[in-house]
Amino acid sequence: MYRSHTCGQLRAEHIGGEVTLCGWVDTVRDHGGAVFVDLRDRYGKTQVVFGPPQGSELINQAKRLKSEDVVQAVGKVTARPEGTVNSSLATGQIELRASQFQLLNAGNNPPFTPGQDDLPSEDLRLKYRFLDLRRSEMQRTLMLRSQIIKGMRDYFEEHQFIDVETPILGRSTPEGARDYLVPSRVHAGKFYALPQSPQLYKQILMVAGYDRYVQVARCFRDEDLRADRQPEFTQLDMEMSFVDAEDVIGMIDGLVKRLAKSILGLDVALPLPRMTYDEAMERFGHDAPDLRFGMELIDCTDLAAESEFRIFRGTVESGGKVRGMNAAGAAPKYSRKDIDTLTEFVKHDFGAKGLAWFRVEPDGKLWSPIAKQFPDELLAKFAQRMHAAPGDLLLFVADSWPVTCKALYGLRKRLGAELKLYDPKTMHFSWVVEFPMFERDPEEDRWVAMHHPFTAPRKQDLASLMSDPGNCRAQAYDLVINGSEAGGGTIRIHDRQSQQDVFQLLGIDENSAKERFGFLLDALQFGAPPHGGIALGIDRFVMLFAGLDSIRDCIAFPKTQRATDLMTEAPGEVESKQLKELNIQIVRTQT
RNA sequence: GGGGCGGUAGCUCAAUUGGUUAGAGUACUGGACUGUCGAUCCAGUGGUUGCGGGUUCGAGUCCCGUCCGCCUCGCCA
Repeated sequence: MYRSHTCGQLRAEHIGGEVTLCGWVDTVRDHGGAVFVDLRDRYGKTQVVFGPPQGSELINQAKRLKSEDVVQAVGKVTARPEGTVNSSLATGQIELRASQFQLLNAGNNPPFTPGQDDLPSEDLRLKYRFLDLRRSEMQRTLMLRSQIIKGMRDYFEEHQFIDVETPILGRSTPEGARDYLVPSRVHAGKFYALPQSPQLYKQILMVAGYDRYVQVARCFRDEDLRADRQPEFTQLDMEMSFVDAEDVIGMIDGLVKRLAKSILGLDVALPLPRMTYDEAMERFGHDAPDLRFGMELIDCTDLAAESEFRIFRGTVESGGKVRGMNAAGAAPKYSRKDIDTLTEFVKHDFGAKGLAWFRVEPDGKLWSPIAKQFPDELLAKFAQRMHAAPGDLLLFVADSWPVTCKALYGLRKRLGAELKLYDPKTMHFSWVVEFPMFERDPEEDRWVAMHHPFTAPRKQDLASLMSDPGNCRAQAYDLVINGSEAGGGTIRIHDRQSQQDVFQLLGIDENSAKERFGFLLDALQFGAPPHGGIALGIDRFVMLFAGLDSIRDCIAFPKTQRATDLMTEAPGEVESKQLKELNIQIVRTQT
């Protein structure tokens, strides 16, 4: 045994004991006749003292210790002299009087040290991830992640779920995100695909009678990255038989309540609030609204129709919408120039044609460069509709329905943060339900599944599935935390005919349906129970529970925005022999 | 694929709107010091300003290209 205790363990009760500690040198304070070394491991820090009455040879060696050296120190636990107790350290009551120590390995002056006050740039942190992971903040996050996953596993085990592993090497499916492909050596020219989710396998498990399945599943999607998106990520994937949406939502409600309590000490009232997709789009312009603050979107299309203002009127006449929001009290905080910046933001980022705005004057009247083009009484109606009070800033976007949604969602998110409309520490959990079954892909002019092609419509929409797919709503539910989609699931189609209908709607003809999903259609034919489930994004869960802004800080070895690993330098080239075995030839395209 | 921000000493940053020999803190090296805990004090080393080209009497600063990191739109069933 290298050590008898950890560096976070020793307390006053250990005084007098002979112990051995191992750890990294955090700081060295050399006083000539005495040397103080803070020894660190993931449990904490302990001060090790080298000095009289011990021999000077020990001190001379201790003087040579440097940051990040790995050291084993043997000695007696002693009480710190009066006045030298360090109350900011858990072990601050005691110190280790070293009688001997051994340098297990040198730190060699690394590019940065875990204790330094200014965080190094992220590329450096990723390149030397082993140093970055020594930082206490990273260690706390990874421990939190471990606790969250354990909490999830315990919960589902208590509810009779069975953990079943599903394949990583599967087959590519036509719909959805871009697949990561793995070439087959045995079958020249053929490829496996890494799973975007274990969706079909878990449905098959339901058909097989494993009526409560759970898995911590790694998933892969070859799409562009974001602060909250990685090409490989981890889902808590679950599926249940003989359930409706209420049952699945109720099961996750219980999990959320328990995790909030055990991890954050929060009491969450159940059931979690819910709203439909249509309501979320109407009130917030987005399917994962941040409910930590108000500032909801307000539709003024009818009022805009009365105005002579060309942009408003024209938008209404061409079937668009005029919607706005009231940034209460924001007028003094936003200069003309600031508003120009917001205008550029909605134009550039969301394709809006512009941003109309009014300032509410002390007398309650609306002022704006465009106010002249509105009769006073119409302005009064706008003011009333927008619940305007002096000092408020009213912002309007006149555009197509989707553009007003996107632009005002972006604006609301931005202003919510800028105006500090919420405490970043608060947590808000809710559900968005009844998503559309399909949306129109304008490029290919066809229907695509909003969630996935195995989603069941609401019972009342079953009859109009083929005749009016655009208005069908799904038995779908997304868990939203602080404006982030933290998970999503559906009740699945469990009869073959409905599944074939949906495939047909999506333009998957009978032959290719049989070729790609024949096993599913078979399974649905031979005794499939009603079933449904959900997948929670574990990385995002950790990010939100830890109050972090980047998913990369919740993953031990994350990828950069260009999907590379700066430490291993993956992806890398392979030897031509490997390519030959796989029957693969690299085509170098010149630009 | 589009837009934006950034890259200067090992690290974190500064450098007067193009002007002398590119600075500071920290780390590092040497020295002093028996109670510090971000120890302190003294001295010192350390630079291809990401890379390539251009404009200019003169470029860290301006222009073009390129690489890398981050944010974002598109994309992400």
